[in-house]
Amino acid sequence: MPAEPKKPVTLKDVATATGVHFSTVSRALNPATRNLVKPQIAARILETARTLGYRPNSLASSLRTKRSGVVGVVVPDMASLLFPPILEGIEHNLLKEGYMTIVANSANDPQRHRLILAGMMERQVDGLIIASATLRDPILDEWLQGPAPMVLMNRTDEFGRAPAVLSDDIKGIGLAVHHLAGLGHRRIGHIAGPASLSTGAARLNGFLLACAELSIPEAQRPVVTSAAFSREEGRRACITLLAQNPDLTAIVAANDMIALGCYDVFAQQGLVCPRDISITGYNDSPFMDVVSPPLSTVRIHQRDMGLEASRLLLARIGGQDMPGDVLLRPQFVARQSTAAP
Amino acid sequence: MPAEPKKPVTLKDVATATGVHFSTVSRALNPATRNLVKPQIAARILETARTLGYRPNSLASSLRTKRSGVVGVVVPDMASLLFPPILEGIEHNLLKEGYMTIVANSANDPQRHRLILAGMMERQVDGLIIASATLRDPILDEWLQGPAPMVLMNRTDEFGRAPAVLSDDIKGIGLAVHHLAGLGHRRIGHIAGPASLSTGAARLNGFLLACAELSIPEAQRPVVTSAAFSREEGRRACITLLAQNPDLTAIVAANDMIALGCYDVFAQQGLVCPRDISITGYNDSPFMDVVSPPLSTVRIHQRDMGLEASRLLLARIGGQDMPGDVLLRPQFVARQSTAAP
DNA sequence: AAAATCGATACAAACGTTTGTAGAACCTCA
DNA sequence: TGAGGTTCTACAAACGTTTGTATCGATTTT
Repeated sequence: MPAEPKKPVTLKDVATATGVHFSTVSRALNPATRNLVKPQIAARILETARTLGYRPNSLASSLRTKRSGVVGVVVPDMASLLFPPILEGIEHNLLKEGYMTIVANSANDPQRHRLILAGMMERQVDGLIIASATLRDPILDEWLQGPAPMVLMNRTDEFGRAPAVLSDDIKGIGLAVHHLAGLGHRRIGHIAGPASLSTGAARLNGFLLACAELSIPEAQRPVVTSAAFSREEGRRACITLLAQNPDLTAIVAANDMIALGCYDVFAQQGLVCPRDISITGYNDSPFMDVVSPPLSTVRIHQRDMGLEASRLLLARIGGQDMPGDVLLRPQFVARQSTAAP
Repeated sequence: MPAEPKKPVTLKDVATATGVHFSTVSRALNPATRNLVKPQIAARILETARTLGYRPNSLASSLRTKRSGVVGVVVPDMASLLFPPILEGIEHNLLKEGYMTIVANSANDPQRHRLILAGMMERQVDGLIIASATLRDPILDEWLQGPAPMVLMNRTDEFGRAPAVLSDDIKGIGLAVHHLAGLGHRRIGHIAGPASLSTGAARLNGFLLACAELSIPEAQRPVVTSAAFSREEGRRACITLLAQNPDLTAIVAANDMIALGCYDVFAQQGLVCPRDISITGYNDSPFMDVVSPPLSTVRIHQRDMGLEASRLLLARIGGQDMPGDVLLRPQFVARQSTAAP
């Protein structure tokens, strides 16, 4: 019966209990150095360590080895539908390799962002995954030269100063626009995300590009920018867009939340989707298949994004410097929010 | 221009740069001990620390002080709709107090759960919030006597061995049953969650209790147990329930995911909700107002649960031992998935 | 038989802090 | 002037590891 003692058991405790020096215990307990100690003794050490309930103290070992076995992940909004599957993927990959994950929520607040990064660096994280970058992010500068490798996720910065794992937003929005055009739409509005975020900017570019390809005249592809990737701001932007362009037959929203905001406006203005107006989202967030009407959207494999980001980070921690970014292929999912005009 | 040096700056570095002993630097940098050093010198120290870009090493300080400033949070499913807002609340409260949060996903896998707890304890977390407890959880035993205070969240264990923050499930399900009864339903089925989880068990009890209060005969309140709180398992359970009780007019699902699984079955069997059958969920997960039909459900304030759990934990870390659990008051939200039979 | 080699273990330093204590300088006051 | 205080700073130990080096038998080599 291993009654847990008040004072934690240390290497020295199991050393004296076994009658050897504690450095020997250290080697015996570490599989990589176990061969340096006589098998007989090693066995005795393992045994007493077990009965004493020895637990290594990572702080001490990290202090010595300079590797904490912890990585930091910063997301802009932990409670959004987008990030949980991503986080799950990250945590899955990292735990497998023996790392644990500190998660923090920047809430798009620069001061908080700073605080978080400082806290993570003080805690000597071995690496960072940042999903909260803005296009021109002064906060990144402060740590790019730091000892912890960094990878960006979902959003990148203007100069690609760190490797990033991204959805191919330009292509993705293109899929949506072409889908709508294929249904016969020629008056398509875009509700863009904030221009300060790479996702907002890239999707806007993708929209304009696709419209150009399809020779949709400028007057028939109005754009309104939403102040945030949120349902509320999507609502506001949609009201503006519809007021200025009553003849629109379709809307390409920069993400699913904005699309849901549009749903609210449709309901309020008595517009039936897709009969009166079509709309597409972006991300294929969980449960977009069960909203009413089920949302046609651009799927990005969120868990894969997390897996990929953590894989990239682990590689960088291991010293392999990956050049360039990872672009995840998006995929259009047609549901019932789009129909012929 | 604070060019980041290759070797991190330590107390000693700023000490020699200022011409004082490094212990003096330590005191000067710590607001609590700054009064021990002459203001003039303290100012000089702060200044050189700033220009050198000094960053404290938490590992070293934690090793000495035995407080890591990190707490661990274990959830059963990070990607579910339920936990992200809870996590956000926890992280919010903890960061405010200077703690950072290690999050891990047990995926309901005992072995993984063990690994996670061991990893967190090795990293000397100051406390633990466990949302992944089962009713009889041997894993908890291993750490209950440990140095890190623990609070349970969402689920509790059979004996209440640690303080818990819970939704009042019995009352909550009661609200749903009474709502349905008020609409005239007298044949109400329950799809229960796993009996090994306190949420599954408590909600089943609440259901039976409420039916007893309303004198609904046993034959008219059938129960089927879902193997998990998931849409897929909810689907399976619903098929069974409907097959065995074709005359049911309402279903009380143990949570929203199970209810969504029922939606799938309804669609498949041509049942129109709420015309042919009513259904209630539990949790009021995000976006349950936008599914079709909008789901009537029992709301629990998820962020509050996180806030409360972290508050409780901080109190315990601070040495105040809270007796008893926190029961959050649930609230019924009537939407369009329920109507008179 | 002395020297060289080797395997196993003990010793000690280091990682970067915090904090108790010793000591030095200065002041106060009789 | 010198005893007794105050302030401030330096010294040193400790936290629990990892890891380079020294030591010490035992074995092998010449």
